[in-house]
Amino acid sequence: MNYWLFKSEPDAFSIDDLKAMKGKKDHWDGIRNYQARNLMRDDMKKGDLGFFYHSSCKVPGIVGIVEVVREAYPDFTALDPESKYYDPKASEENPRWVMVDVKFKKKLKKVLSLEYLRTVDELSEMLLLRKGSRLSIQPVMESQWLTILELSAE
DNA sequence: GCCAACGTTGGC
DNA sequence: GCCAACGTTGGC
Repeated sequence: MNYWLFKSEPDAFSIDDLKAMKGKKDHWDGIRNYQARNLMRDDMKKGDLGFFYHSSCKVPGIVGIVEVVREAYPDFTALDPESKYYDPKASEENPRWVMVDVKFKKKLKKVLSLEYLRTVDELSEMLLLRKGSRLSIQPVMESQWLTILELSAE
């Protein structure tokens, strides 16, 4: 069982958009970074849980929890010339990019903002909080996961 | 909108 | 395989 953090720009896709799908699975497409791809392809398992993080917005932070319901498979948006995620180097034989399916688990009662998370001692090692950290799929340590769950319950 | 920090591309 | 140039991310 692994824990993750999924970044999304709420203007493009927010926790409310996922919630509105009422538990229906959604594919997490558009990941175009090798490190993030490899994490999804190699380490992300069905049943894993992840934080839903809002980036590039007024109050960046953790806003909810999702569950991985399908392991990595080819990201078909890479093959679609109409898609903004189209990659001419991807093909049926060599899809290059993968995606997973997730479903909505819960929305936190309050946003755990990036600003706030930075003040929590137990999270000082968290990848998200490192300078220059841009990875859109991040592994989260179990201790960090539990700490954040506790903070979200307060 | 700025810009630091990364990641990727492509010429050599 | 190096590295300059370019593109992107994402906080502020």
